Amino acid sequence: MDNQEIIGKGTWIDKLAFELIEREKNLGRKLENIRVESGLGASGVPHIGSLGDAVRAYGVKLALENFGYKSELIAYSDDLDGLRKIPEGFPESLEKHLAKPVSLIPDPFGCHESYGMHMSSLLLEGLDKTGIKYQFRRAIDTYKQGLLKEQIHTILQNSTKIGNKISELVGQEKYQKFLPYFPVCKNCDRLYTAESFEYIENEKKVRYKCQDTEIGSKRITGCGYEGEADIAKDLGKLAWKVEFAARWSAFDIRFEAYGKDIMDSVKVNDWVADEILGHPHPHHVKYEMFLDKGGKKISKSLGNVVTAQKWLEFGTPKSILLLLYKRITGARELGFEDIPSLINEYNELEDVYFGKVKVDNQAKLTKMRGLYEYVNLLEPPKQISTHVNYSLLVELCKIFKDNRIELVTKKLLDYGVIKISEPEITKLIEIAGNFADEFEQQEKSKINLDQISRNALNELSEALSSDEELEDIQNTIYQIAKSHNIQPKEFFRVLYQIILGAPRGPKIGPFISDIGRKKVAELIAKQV
RNA sequence: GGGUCUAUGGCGCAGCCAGGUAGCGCACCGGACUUUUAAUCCGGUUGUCGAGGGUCCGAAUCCCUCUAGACCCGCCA
Repeated sequence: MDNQEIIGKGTWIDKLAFELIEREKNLGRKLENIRVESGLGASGVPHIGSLGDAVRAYGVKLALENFGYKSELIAYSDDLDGLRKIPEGFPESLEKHLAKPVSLIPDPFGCHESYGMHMSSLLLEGLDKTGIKYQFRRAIDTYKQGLLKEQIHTILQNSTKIGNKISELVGQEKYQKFLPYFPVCKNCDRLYTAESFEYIENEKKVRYKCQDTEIGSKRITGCGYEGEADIAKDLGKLAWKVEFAARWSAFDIRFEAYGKDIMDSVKVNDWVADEILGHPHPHHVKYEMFLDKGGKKISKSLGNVVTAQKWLEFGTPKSILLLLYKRITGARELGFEDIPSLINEYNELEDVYFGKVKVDNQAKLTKMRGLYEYVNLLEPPKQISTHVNYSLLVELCKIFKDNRIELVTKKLLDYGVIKISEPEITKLIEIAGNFADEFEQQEKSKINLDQISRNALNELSEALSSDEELEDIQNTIYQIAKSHNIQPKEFFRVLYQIILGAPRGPKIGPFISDIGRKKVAELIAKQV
């Protein structure tokens, strides 16, 4: 390993960017502006995996820039795709829009110009909040402006060859029969139902017929319309098996990551780009899908969606970036419960970066520092920040529900974890609080009180609510238990049940004075 | 049928993609502290890294074969 040279900042991102440049040099292409692309689905609720595609592409862009090249990220919304399924929690009224391009469907929530823009915006919001910069492009504009018309023309001219190749490469025979182009039916606005069967080369028009088709298990009825569509002027789109290739060629894309679910599609597109369009396909990296904790693929319809929005309620933007940049290979089961360890891991990286923690292995040190820099989008802070263990915050937030920020801050000061209250810490307390509220298991066992306990509790309640200063609450509790002949252990347990709803808790004396003696007195009185 | 990933102490996982003394959390054991709950702190135990072969001075890590599980594709996008 000693003779191994470290590339860039030592992460997989650098390695990838390095390979990309080597490849481009071999191809002899110009490198004045290296475009990387990320496709944004616009038909379903965007989850963290969709975000990952763009975030990682942006990482590659940063690595390229770090190597001294100019680069930009194109975020391309597939908003001419047809709606295939109504996502969980969306109104049934969408039924009548099935198979229509998502950018032609009204936003069911009324906040965006279309269904497609609603979905895209959710993803873009995630990107904005994590600090990812991009150039936004939409399929509908791309097609309307005829940006792909040359490529579409070439593809349709070669449709027989392509159809055969698709069959050979991935076993799909559909395109031996139909053209890989879906017009939007002039009569009913539907995509997919309009099957095109003939290309009139000199007019650049496809002839199609709108007929019944099956999407998933659903049958979509076509309207029977038969007509022609101008590939440069009328609305329509290429089939996915060839569309990437057209885009890569038209936009001169040099890098695009992809999830393993569209591996076949990429295989075909690479061939089309290379052999039909004469644009060597972009450099790729394949990533695994995120799975939920049960090992199921994250699916919008199952409602186990981990969205950026939801994540940011509980975690920092950096925790998302760390998740996505720390590695790319490997299937990963993902859930919100990973947030605490990611936040702590970020702090560890920061300690290493600022030399607070020593790492002996030089390659590892470089890699960790590099990862830290990428998580900060190559603009790392100048100074180390105050670290508070996230799990500790969550525990404290479970305990303090009222005046949370104030009380938790006070505790942190007591513990000596922080020296002064900072806005960043306050923000952390907020999200840790959200986390605590959302995921606290209610292990509220029933509190069965016998008469002896009641008497003891009454005495305690009175003692706490009196204005007299109690010298030592801890001691008082102990004394009361003893005088009523109750096992202290048992008495403490009952008190924790009443105050926290849990069988255990922090040392109870200081805890009661933190919450407020009178408040605890009331709580106890209510129980008795 | 095609493809990808995963397999590491009792449990959950990191380390693998750029080979260099196997690590973390939980659990467990011991100690400290607290007037005897709890919490906290300190210390400790736990492994033929799924099996087999290969490369190498050296393999959890790279290569090949196998086993088991998961997922994706074989509709469509």
